[in-house]
Amino acid sequence: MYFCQMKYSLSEENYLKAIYHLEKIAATGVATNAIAEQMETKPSSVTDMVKKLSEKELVNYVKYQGVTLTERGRKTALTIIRKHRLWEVFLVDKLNFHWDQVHEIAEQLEHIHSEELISRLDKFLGEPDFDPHGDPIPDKDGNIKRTEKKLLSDLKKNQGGVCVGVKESSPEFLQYLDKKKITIGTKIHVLGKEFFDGSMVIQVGKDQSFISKKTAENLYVQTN
Amino acid sequence: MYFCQMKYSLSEENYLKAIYHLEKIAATGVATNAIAEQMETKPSSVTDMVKKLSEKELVNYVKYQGVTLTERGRKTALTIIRKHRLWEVFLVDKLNFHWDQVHEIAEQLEHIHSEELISRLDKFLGEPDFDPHGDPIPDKDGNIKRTEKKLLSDLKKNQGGVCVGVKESSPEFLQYLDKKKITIGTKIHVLGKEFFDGSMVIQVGKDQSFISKKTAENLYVQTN
DNA sequence: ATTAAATTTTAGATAAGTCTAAAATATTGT
DNA sequence: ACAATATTTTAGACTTATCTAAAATTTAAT
Repeated sequence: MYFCQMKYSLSEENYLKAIYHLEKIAATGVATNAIAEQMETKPSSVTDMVKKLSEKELVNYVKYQGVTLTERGRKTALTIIRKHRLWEVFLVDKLNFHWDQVHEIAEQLEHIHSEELISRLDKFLGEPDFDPHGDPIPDKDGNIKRTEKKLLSDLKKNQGGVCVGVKESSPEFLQYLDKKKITIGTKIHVLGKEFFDGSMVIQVGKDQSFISKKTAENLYVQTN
Repeated sequence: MYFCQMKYSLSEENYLKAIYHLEKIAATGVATNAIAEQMETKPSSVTDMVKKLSEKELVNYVKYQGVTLTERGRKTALTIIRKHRLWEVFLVDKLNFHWDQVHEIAEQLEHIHSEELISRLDKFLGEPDFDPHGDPIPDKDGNIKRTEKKLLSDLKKNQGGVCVGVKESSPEFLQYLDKKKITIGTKIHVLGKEFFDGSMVIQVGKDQSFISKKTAENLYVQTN
């Protein structure tokens, strides 16, 4: 059986990506409204597109019961995510963009159709395993290198680890982390944790820093 | 007056590019049919689009009299061509693509919208003046570095020059040139020129080579 | 100069993707 | 259980870009 190297439309690709991300959160099938919110579109548009994706066997869809990706849909979503993250590495490592500037451009670049291009880009970048935000880059078959990582908010006093990623990656949050001198690879040690609001005092390099619960809940660390 | 950093659709950009290239050939306004052929579409579609471009003041259009680019249309076309050619340099210089493989991918990449991206890419590539086919890369203001170049077919016996570009850049032609060991920068000397069919015997490095009139008419050389 | 041929435009249709408003179904609260 | 609410789907309209077929205009030929 040939590997169907079908090309999908911009819109179809964006839906697949959105459904992929939502599926990781939702226990059950992904809700129409959830997709609509993620895609900044209307539920009725989602229903239409979901039907189309269903006909192409990219999603399983039963009326009123949300959608899940088929194996093919998941593979397709992963190749798009792979492209997105590889381009982000390119933008940061080669063009010296800052990690808070690359998302929008990568959103465009991820839709360039050429397997050869991505294969060569991957080699050019040194076959990286993670993007600039610490998110894993799937290999060409869609396999993701899983790492043991936890949220900084789950660490207890006196535990420490290395920052390996961010859960939220909005420019605002990333710029805030810059001010706090935190980036991927930064060593963090929990000096104190406040019970009533979950805020923390942490050691970052030689400096101490105060961070809120919200911040700690959006930072991934790998414990030693 | 602000420089209107308007974004145009994929289709609009492709039409502008096509019209730009046709305008260089056509003495008068570019014909609807000519655009249709270039774009592999129907004349009626061209009329529709041309009206739209005219409303956006990107082309001058008078019914039945063809189109010309406005200053704004020309500038826009040149930024797209700039992007196309810079990406071609990237593909060849950095990703080691061959010069006959890059056109199709660059056709996609040229539509990525980000001034910052192109500015950084330009720097990353060393601000090249020519793409892998020897075509000049416009600067960010649309200025093209013009070089004195002529067609190889215009050289006389015993004249020589350096190959600086190709007029046609189809994969077939480029692969043929590879077989003949001709690429950008290759020194060529005309050893003989046949009167009745325009064919030539040329010196390429240490070897002699026979080339047809058609080939000679698609190779640009810079004479010393 | 007038007819024939080629080119160009118009009119109406189609497809993809979106929207609004209304109908259908599911979920929740009491 | 069943009414109230929330979610989802349908139906029909709109936009962009395309097409076919027919009408209008220009160009070429005798």
